[in-house]
Amino acid sequence: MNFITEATVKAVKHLYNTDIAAADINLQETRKEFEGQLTIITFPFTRFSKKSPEQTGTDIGAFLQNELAEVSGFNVIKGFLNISLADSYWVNQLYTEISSDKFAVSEPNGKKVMVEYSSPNTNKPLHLGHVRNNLLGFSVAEILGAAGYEVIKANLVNDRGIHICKSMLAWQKFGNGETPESSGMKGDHLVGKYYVIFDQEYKKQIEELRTAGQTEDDAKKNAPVIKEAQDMLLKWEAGDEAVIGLWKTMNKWVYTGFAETYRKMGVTFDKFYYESDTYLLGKDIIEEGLEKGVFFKKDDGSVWIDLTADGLDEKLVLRSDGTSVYITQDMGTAQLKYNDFHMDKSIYVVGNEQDYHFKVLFLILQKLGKAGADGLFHLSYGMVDLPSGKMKSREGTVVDADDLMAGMEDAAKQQALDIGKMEGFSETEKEHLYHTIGMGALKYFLLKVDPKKRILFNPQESIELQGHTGPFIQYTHARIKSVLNKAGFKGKGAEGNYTALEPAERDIIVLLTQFPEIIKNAAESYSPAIVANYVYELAKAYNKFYQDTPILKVDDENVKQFRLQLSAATAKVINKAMKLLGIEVPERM
RNA sequence: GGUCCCAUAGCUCAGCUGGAUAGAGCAACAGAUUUCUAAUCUGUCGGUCUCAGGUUCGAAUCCUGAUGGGAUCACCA
Repeated sequence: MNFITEATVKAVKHLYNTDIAAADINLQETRKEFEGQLTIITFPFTRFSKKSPEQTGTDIGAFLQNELAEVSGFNVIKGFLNISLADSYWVNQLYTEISSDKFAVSEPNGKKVMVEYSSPNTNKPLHLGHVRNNLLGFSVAEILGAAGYEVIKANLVNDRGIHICKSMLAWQKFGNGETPESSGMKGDHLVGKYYVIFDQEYKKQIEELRTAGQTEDDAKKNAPVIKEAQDMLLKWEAGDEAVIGLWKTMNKWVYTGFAETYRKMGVTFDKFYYESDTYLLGKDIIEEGLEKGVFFKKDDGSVWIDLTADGLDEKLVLRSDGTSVYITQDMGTAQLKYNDFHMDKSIYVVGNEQDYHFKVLFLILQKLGKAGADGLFHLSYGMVDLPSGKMKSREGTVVDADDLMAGMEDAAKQQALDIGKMEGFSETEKEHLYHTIGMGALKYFLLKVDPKKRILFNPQESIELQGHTGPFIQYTHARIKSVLNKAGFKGKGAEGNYTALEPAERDIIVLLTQFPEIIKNAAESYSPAIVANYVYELAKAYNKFYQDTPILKVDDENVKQFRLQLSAATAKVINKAMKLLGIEVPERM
């Protein structure tokens, strides 16, 4: 809508002899209850027009109508100048801009961005919280790609540490050689089972020690199983063959399980990092920081950074025994990633309980003057909680990712069978459709909400399939496809002479023209929710149009062709927008 | 205690860098199918935008403070 703002600048210059910047013009969509599609707010102009807002609007409106062929009319209400653009303009937009192959396709901007997400621990299966993380990360990566970035999707796997030793130890003690094959369990679930068993055993031993008179803290330290697990970790670090062998075996089980979950979820990665490779990194950066005076050493040999001037605390970056802490490792990994890809931006998709950690990490890297430090961003999202409280893997109070996805498919199946429109589908088509709809519902449910907000998930009230949901949008797409197929509509139709648009038609075109801007906004704010809410508006507008406007049943061939073109363009944008959310749209449902 | 995030209809959420009478979905109620897919559409009901100040022509939006909820402040990861 540049030409409107440009002409308005001209109008202000001509009428009031004042220079204003295009950015000073407040141009917005006209509210539905008024006539017009674009609105300019005239209050700010009254300062130099020295006239009432109404008169100012009228003056500018008249100028614009006179100046621009596209402007077919205007009205002024209070200080709002509502501009109507000619139907011919909107029809032309549909046939040229929107129907072009280049529509909403950004030129590569020459910039690289890494999106790190998922980042699972290999001691337990993925749960609902991970699902939000994965869907967010994948979608943000898609959106950045659509906005012109070269995107690297990275997964930093936390494959070592005390938590993995716990699973390993419990398996050794109580597993009796159980394997995914022998038990028929998915590998990650099998390993997760032993993580829970460890915790039960641990708790039992703590209880025993306490009844024997120890304090809770002592009991926690002295329980035999925790000592054994710590022992195992030391052996792992020393490269003990038996421990490493078990570790590799059990991790492999987990990876096979994860691969299956990722496939179902529809997320992918370009690059895997493993903490077993990176956990020793970062010590050279400690040296560097000491030399630069960013860090300081205390008498006991521990290394710190003082962030009190930045409103934070003093933070330990290296233990007195010279070993790394979490943040040391993360500094090293950041360096490693940058060396690998030299990306301009690096997005960490991690829950908001680590807000403080990333604030500190980024600040340190900036103070060290690290390349790429300015492009770091923590995409922080709220936890997914259950009505019963926080999810805890150890206690088994989690909504398992695999169970959840299977449950969604079941719900989709049940719904489809209730409606009873599955005839003409083969068995494999049916299965695929249930999966598409179930996942569509789940993904949309988690992505339509602003990432910052925490989600309260109630398993009893299953995720909706009607209303503001993924399936609603999928259904709209299927509907359009059905019409297009019946008409034998292929690609771009001949441009008709249709110039008397129905309001519903105009609304759709206006929405379609906004798509490129939506992608841009979503990319800048790393928010799939913007895309999700947009595509819902579009689907709603189309359904309204569909309900009371005949497409195939009109006699006038020009009108029919136009409506088919409009439908095809809508289907395309729905498809594309849903793809940015990682959601498939079916041809029929 | 310090810091950060959140608070909008009974429930789940939109509301972009301040703009018109604060919008959707669900739930409840009433309607629409001889018509291209009714997983749809239309209507009714539902609000002191947590509270109190401030900024200004104008505040759900920006600022300050309070209240409520969550997170975090380990020589854990």
